Amino acid sequence: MSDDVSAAKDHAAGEAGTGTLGKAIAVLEAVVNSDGPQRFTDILARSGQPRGTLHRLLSHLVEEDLLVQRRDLSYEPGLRLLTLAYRSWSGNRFRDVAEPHLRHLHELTGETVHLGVLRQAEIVYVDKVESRQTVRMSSQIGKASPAYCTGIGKAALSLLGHTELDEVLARTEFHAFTAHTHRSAATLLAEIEEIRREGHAFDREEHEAEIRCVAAPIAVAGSELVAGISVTGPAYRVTMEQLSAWAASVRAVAKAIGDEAAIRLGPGRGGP
Amino acid sequence: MSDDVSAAKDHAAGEAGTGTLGKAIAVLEAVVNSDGPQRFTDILARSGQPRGTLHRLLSHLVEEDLLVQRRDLSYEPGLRLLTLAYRSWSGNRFRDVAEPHLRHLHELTGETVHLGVLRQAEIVYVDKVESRQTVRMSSQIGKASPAYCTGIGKAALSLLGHTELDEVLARTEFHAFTAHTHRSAATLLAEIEEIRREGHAFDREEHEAEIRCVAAPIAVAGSELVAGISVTGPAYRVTMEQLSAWAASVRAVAKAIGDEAAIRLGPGRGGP
DNA sequence: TTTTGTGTTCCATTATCTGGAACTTGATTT
DNA sequence: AAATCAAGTTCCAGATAATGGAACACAAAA
Repeated sequence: MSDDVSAAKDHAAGEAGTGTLGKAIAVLEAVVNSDGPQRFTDILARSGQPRGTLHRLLSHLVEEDLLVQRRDLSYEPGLRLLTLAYRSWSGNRFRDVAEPHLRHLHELTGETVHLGVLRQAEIVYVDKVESRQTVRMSSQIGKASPAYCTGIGKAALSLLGHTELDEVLARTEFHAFTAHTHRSAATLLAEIEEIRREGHAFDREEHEAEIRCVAAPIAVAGSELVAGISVTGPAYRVTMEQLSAWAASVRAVAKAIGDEAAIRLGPGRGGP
Repeated sequence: MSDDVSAAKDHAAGEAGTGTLGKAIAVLEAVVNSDGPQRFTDILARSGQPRGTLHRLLSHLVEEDLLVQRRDLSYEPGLRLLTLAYRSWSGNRFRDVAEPHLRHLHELTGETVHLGVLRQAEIVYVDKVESRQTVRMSSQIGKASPAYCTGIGKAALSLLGHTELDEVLARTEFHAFTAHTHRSAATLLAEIEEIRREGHAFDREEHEAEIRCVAAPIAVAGSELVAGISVTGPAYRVTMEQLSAWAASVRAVAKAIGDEAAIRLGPGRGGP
């Protein structure tokens, strides 16, 4: 499992995957990633599967309650997905190790703290401790954001070796979310160099306007898990100076999580 | 789709499901529902699949990143499940309609408010607005609890017709979580009668000791969706009198959600 | 009535899954 | 060192389930 070159294949939408299961999951994802209920024809176009095949695939997904068919025949995500995810989230040992540390960091800063894990070229948020002052939507746990424009993402990338980093960059499309988003690998690589030296990364409103954060990478000894934590706040309340002042604490907490995880997670994979 | 008698088959652990996909999901669920990383042999015993078959099934699940294989060869849930669930949660229109109402109810009571949807004989929590005073673990979104011993569950059951209710009861195993948990269908049915008259249900420390709630069912016109909301609090802080005082508000908010959902969700299924 | 658009069903073909058995690999014991 | 055991992996002929083009129903629009 040292060379996942071949395993790290495509997950792009509409692409068929591993035999039958892959096709089914690709269809499921197509429905889940749309915003409304999807009619048969919509999915037919999006998935590229032949009619007969798609129809059977959908019936199976409905039978498994991964999808639900409404009375108007359109398809929506079913509840089973949520239940599966809840179980896998609440049984996640890495998250469990990190949680008290996240709380501590939250106490210290008063702002929202995130825990994210690198997956391909994306950061998946795995836990979150809300800002006291926030009134906004709850948990974005499970949300995936591009690594190149998020604090945790860039911090995580700074841990990668040459080959792995190149692979990520090859998959990255530099979409300009804001005026400050990196537009090319060149500037990103320069910043990653700096992050390696400093031990922490900033998000200077690169993913969302008016949102900043400081992040630090988490390395778990004896595991190929790459993760990170961040302290996030709105630009009007959190200055860059403030973030810099927090950086040392963020680094310290990240290290503490990594150390504890190395012990408690055993020598397995330390998996997400 | 009026008679889901045949569709409402087994989801029990270890049971194979629909052809290939069903088997794969059954194996996935077996791993997800265990607490630690599972070795091949563990899963072999739990799933009842033959060695060769199971091995291929697991490889496929790993290739799809629904599972991850650690260095010590054991299997854990992969991140893809979390991402899929996030997307399906954040795109859930019913939840979206309900959210502001939940907030309102939370403002009113100061205690935790839940939104749950009935699925088979269980309530799946779909949203939650935290108590101001809580310091406990965040979102149990996606958690499934038995219907017969939760406020929302009993409220939801009170909306069902004879046949449907009987089906649920047939699937229900009356486990005594606390001293107050219903121990048989008889007492439960009696209470459901009362809930039908009153329009709201209580959880008198039936699922968890020291935890009480008031709940009201949500019916969405033109949809077979059955759901409910509740206000929950610790027994030391929330008396039964207090809950009774809140009941009218809970009913009102439930009605408001149902009405708005009927309009905004269209005549489809009003999906989960 | 004809036409167009959707969703569903059929069924011969074939690819994929099936699963018992043989084969590694590594640790533990004799 | 050899033997034993346990855990995981691979193999392959046979059975099964997936495939997908085409025909079919049904409704709404022309």
